[in-house]
Amino acid sequence: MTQHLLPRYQQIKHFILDKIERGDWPESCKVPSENALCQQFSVSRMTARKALQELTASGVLMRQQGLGTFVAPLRPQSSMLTIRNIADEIRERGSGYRNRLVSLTELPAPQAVAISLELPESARVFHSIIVHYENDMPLQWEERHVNPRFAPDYLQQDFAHQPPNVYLNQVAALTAATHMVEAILPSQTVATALAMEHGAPCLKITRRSWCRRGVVSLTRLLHPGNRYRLGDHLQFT
Amino acid sequence: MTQHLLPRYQQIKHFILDKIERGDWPESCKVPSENALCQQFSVSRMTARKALQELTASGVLMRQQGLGTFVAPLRPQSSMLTIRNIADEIRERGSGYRNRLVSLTELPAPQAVAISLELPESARVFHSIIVHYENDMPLQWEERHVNPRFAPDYLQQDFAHQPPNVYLNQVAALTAATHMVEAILPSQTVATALAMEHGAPCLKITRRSWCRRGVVSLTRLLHPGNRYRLGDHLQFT
DNA sequence: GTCTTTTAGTTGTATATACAACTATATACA
DNA sequence: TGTATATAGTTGTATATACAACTAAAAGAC
Repeated sequence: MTQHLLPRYQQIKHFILDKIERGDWPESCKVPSENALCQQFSVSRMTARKALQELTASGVLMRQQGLGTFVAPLRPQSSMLTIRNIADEIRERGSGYRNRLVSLTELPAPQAVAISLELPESARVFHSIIVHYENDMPLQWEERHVNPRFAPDYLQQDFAHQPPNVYLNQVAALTAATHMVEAILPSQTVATALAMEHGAPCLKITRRSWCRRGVVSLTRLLHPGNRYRLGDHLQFT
Repeated sequence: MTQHLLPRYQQIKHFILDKIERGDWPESCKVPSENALCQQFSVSRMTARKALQELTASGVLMRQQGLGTFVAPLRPQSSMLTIRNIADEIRERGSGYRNRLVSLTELPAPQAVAISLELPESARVFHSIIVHYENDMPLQWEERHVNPRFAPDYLQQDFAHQPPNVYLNQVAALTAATHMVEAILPSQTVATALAMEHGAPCLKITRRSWCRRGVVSLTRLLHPGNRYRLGDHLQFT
């Protein structure tokens, strides 16, 4: 009996996605040309081309005429809440950026954190608190719990010039994230650190970020309500 | 001299998009088959097919083998801040929904509103304020300025069972929207209407929504910070 | 050595063809 | 009438071919 087979262009797509998934073909890596895939898979050029085109349309690959096909950088599909480097964001506005490391330790995970990071209760996790400044005005309180499995050298990093998310993205490429946005009143500690007036509200973003093998970190971002807004653009088809 | 022409498959794409844009081919409308397009544009089937496939990949069309190609329903490309009907959202949670119409009038647009709606200053606009309840607990203060050009019968609507955005989407299909999220302290009026404790913060969403011909409405949504959160899921490719 | 031209390799566009897979309808048969 | 079958129309997959457009590097001219 003849077994059910995937179309050949689908097989080629899976072959390429598998290479990228395993890390064999990192970002910007050159992908075999149409003709190379023809020979390797014994298909016509149009079939190999279809695989490359569909992966390009879905944003996995990039192509340039005359040059070749390359692995595209990972990028969010949503326009909202892009995982951005706040240092870049501030510098793009032409403002000066600096940060202050408030705390960098290892501690047993509180119950809620352990659940979110999918770790056993009171497993040891890394914990950091950093305050980010725009022109000496505090703009963000970043409190982060990190799964040591994916970032074992977290405590040895220097976060003065490179915020944690840049480092984390290097050691464990982000594949997904969930966000929750709330309006809260800050604790006295946070209010002082962010130089907020008494009774002023905070915009709180809770982010849970994933790499392919699991939950990397749980982050709480607190911003002064009168100095920070979250923007978005929705495009309908 | 030979002028620069678009590729033929691009011309076919534009032809189809134009038909949809003008409303000639509404949602679920059948699109000419590959063979029909071949004859109409004097191209090979593969060329007509490429146009249909790209529009399918981008979500404009739907195809079913053996049946045909159809205009896909409009849908947001982003997973965040989907333009949802708050009535449905509340009912989906199994809670009871009702609303209270606070105000429904016509007034000269304040400067900021006129700019956002792209109208001359102090042009007359429609204005509504509605409070939405979940199980008799106020959850959202909706204040809306509407461009009369796109919704001339706005003042005659009954919003008791059908929130404004449903009506607006009927008379002027949404094509895009921008959002801004902030944390603020509510005015006394809003605080009372939302049954909030003194000094409690609000999550504020400002939405500017567009149809094809221009800006339809400007909306301010205020939620009690302790009873409302905004969720999102980001998927990377 | 420097500039220009050629060339090989790559992707982009387009045609022609063939058959497979699926859907709905029309037809033939019991 | 009801059921099975055939048929026309549609999209899906795949091949073979040709030429255009573009890139980078090699070859040639000065």
